[in-house]
Amino acid sequence: MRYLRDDRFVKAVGKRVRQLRLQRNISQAQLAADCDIEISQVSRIERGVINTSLSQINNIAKNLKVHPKDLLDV
Amino acid sequence: MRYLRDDRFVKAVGKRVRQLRLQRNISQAQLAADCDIEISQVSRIERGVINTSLSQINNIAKNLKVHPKDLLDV
DNA sequence: TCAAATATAGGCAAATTTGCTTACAATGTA
DNA sequence: TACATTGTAAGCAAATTTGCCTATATTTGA
Repeated sequence: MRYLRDDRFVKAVGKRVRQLRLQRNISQAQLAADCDIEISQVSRIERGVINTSLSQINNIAKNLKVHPKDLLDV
Repeated sequence: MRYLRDDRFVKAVGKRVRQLRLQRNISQAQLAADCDIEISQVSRIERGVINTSLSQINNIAKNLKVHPKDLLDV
C-alpha cells in the first residue's frame, strides 16, 4: 500500500502550530488539555512525525483561536 | 479509544474540494489520476465520509492549483 | 547546582484511513 | 431506448494515527 506522507508539508504545519502556541505562551500540556488530546500527540504533530487529520487541525486551530486555514499558511 | 472526527468540518472541506474541482471542470477520475489516488478516495473525501490527512489535502490542493489553505477556507 | 517544568521518545492496542477491487446507481447523450 | 460517463457504495488487507502509558532528555528558575 502506498501511503502518502509529505514530510515537508507535515513538518511545516507542525512548525506553524508551535509558532502559534508559543505566541500564546502556552505549553504543549496546556494545548493538549484544551484540545482534549494527548501531550505526546501535540509533540508528534509539532515535530511533524505524523500526518494528522483534518479534524485534529480544526480542533487545534479552535483552541489556538485561529482559523483552521491559518495552520496551513506555510 | 476516542477518535476525533468533526463531521461538520470534514463535510465542509469535502464540499469545498468538489466546488473547486467542478470549477475546473474535471471529473473525480481525472482528479484522482492527477493526485495518484483512488477515485473512491476522492469520492469519500468529497462526501466527507473520511477525515483525511494533511498530506492528502496538500496533494489535492496542488492538483487543483490552489494553496492548501484554500481547501480549508470553509 | 538542584529541582521542577517542559518536551521528546517509544511501545502497545484499538480505530481509522487508504489502495484495490467489484458492483451498482445516476446522469447525460446519441 | 441504449450506451457511455460519472459518481456512490462496500468489503478486505495493510499502513498509519491515536490514546494511554512510562521513561528519558532538555530547559527553566530559584
